[in-house]
Amino acid sequence: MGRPRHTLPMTRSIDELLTNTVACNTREDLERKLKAGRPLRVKLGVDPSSADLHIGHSVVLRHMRRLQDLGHQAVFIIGQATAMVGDPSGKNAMRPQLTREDVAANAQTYFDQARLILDMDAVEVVYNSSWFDEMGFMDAIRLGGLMTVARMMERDTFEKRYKAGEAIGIHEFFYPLMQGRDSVEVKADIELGGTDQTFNLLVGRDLMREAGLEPQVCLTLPLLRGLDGTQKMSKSLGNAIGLTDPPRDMFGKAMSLPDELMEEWYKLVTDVPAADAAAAIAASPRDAKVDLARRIVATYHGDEAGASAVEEFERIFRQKGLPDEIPESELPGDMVDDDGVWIIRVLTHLGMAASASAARRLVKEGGVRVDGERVNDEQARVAPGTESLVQVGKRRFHRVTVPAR
RNA sequence: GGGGGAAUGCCCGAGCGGUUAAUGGGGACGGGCUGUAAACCCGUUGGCUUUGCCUACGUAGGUUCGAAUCCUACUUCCCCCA
Repeated sequence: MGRPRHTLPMTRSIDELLTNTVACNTREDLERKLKAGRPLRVKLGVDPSSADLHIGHSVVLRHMRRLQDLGHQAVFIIGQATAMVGDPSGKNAMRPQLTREDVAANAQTYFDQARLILDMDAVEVVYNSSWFDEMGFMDAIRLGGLMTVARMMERDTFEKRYKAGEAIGIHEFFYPLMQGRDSVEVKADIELGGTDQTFNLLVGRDLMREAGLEPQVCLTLPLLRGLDGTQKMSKSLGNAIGLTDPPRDMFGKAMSLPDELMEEWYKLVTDVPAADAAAAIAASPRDAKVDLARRIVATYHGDEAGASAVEEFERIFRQKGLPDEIPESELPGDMVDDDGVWIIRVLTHLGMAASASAARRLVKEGGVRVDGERVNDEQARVAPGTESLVQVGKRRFHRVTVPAR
């Protein structure tokens, strides 16, 4: 990670700064700031209420890395204060205030993951509670006076929710204002965010101007669509690849990506030039996806892990072989009687089925194998004094020892 | 302050006194097929050692032979008027 810093001219190419960006407000401002020749302060807000990063987050982080490599200063705002409001772009209830300890712990987890992409040692970290805690009610009123309802309602999520008859809390109006205030406090030159942040970022420009500062440049990046192929990647939607997912999972999930998204993913999560990616996809969609998946694993787990993930995947799915690591466990003796253990019990005990009913269904559907043999009888038992390989579906394996009586 | 609506299974959403664990999507899971955990096709999707039993339609009661469906109260949410 420790690349030499300040070796590239900060002004090298404005186009490089704009790689993958959807919008830049405004290009003129950006050019002017670059001309000054000083490192620019690049702000990124961190939501400390959840700390699990996925490769959707990596789009913005990768961009931050590019800016770091050009010699600019990354500034992370830990949104301790904003976390209690909750970004209106998501779900909307008032969230409980996180304790200082929670926030610190989540921030640390965030950094540990962001380190996979960024040079974290060179990042300036600021908690926005350090100024919001000092603000009184009157200050908040004054802040509120800088915005109008009409402008606030321009924001499409508010507009949609309002028209749909959904509740909008007054406090939610403060979220963009608070985020904008952060920009004033840290004197941001650039703020990065996904396209869903556009409104919030622009409020920062207004508030900076209001405070007599040069407005920040807002760079928005595309939202990576998740594994379902439609919605933006998000952990709660279950369509995400986590930065800390184990290699096998990362690879498999990437392989389940709909073909149509390959080009987009190549562009946003790898460094492969667009033309090369397009050519590879055209030549062989399957090979291109294997390559994409391998690159993703390699980015977070190293080249070796990438290579072995490919190998393992081929083995399991093309040759119907076994994975490298299979969890093993031994059933407690009191589960065993003379005939062994009922297969349904085995499955639920190992967590391979959510309930006995679910286990029965799996058997009925032909999804259960013991030592490679399909189990068709719901009453089947696993004999005592044996070690068996239990398999559910194509990719869940467990080696289980049934003790003798 | 007044008036009107709504709360259903993981999610969305039908049902509006009487087959029925409750139509239909989505998701998830299983099977088939394959170029992959893509696409496509088929199936499953409350619990329980399951020819049956139990628990379910915001909460608590009530009416009824019988309620998710009717009544009352409560809770939460939304809309309109002021």
